[in-house]
Amino acid sequence: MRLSHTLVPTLKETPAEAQIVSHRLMLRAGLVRQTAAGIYAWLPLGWRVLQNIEQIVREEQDAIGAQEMLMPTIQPAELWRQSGRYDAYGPEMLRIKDRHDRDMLYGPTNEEMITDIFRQSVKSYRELPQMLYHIQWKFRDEVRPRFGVMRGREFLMKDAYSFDLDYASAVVSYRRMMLAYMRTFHRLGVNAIPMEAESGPIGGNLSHEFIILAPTGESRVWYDAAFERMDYSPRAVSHESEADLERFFVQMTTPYAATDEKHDEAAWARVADKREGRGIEVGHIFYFGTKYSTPLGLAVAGRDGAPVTPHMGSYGVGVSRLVGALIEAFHDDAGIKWPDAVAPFRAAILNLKVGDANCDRLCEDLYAKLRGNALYDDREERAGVKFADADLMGHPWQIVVGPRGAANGMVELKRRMTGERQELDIDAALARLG
RNA sequence: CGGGGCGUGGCGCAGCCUGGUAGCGCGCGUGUUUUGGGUACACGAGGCCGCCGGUUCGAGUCCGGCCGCCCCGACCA
Repeated sequence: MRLSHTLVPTLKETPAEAQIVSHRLMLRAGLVRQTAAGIYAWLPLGWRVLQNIEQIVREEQDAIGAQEMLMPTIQPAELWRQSGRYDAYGPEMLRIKDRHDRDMLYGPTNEEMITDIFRQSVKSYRELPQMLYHIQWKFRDEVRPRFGVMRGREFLMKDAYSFDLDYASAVVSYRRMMLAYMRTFHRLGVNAIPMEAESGPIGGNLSHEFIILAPTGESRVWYDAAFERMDYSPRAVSHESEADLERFFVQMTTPYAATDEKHDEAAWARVADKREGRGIEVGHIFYFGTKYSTPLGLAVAGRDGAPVTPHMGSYGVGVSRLVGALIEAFHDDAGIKWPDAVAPFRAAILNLKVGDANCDRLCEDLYAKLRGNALYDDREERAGVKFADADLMGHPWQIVVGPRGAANGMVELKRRMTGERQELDIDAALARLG
């Protein structure tokens, strides 16, 4: 895209409402605009990041055999009355009425709905296990939205649901999903650590939350450095091997890891290689047995023909929250430092002198060769403005094209994450970008 | 939901106490200037002063009500 005709309203000053760094930078870099408390519009740059994250999440779900689908945002209250959660959920649930005065709601999650859909068509044990997911907007009417998209009321979430014949099988599904999560966060460029968690309002007793490390994270975390050395690539762990999954699960849950609430000084004292930091919860997985299948009447015929109530689990990733969380993890005083995997553009081309024949020619050449992967700053702005905006937007690479170098076909390549720069000719620069 | 704060051009703010022609910086437009880290100067455009009502000759300013947003706490992907 050419920046001169792209809606990327960068701000020199921080809007008063933004407090934490990711929120400030998302506003300043022109990623989002707030529409109401906890509700945001995603502008072109932010939307690209969100989609990149979503795609990585999707690919790792697909990789373990989960099936993608899409459930609606609006749900009938009736379903929630069957599970008993219509009354239990409280004012966090946004309740609305349609024109026929029927009670509806904007879904905060989809256990009831998926269970209902599943029970309508799955009738035999032969069809289990199954894992389904969707990536959909949710709404939770938080009393106090804050931290920008990290604690919004409307948010994009990947939620998956597993259906198994019995507990043993459900545990395998659970572990498989944990594996997908570790791979997902690894691809996003962050360290994520699974920590045993309270099961919360969704219920159940096998539950982990995934904390990514960020210096400005909301809670303190203590963990064993063993987590930094683990390999859960497909080569090391097969999602189809129960033995692999068990070994993986033990590996992930044995070393010490805890947030404030569960930190245990005695156990911590026995950890040899200690790591402390701060973290942000970006995912949560639960096994909850027949909590929904029983009240909603989900049952399949077992081998002997008698009905069996499937065991379920649900697995969430806060996709929109991750945008904020990643910025918390990757930024400096000048702005965002996107990890390569999620950056809105791989590179920014900074034309320091629009109108200069050499600069224009070189930039156009680069822009064409990088296809859709570059944001071309073709604005008639001063160099300083372009540098500042590029740093703020956080493109992994900046290709600086100025009249001095351009005359000799040279450009300066800057790596945002490390700050390192080098003078290269066009081909070398492109090669470096990969 | 308890406690606190704030709503004034796009952004950041002053003006309100003590009513009397709506200001500043940034940004935006034009021109000159500058030309590798947010250049300088000049001119210019842009405002239901959150909304409704009241007091007053006169309300951004005083009074009442409402709405919105932010922060701390309790709660959460």
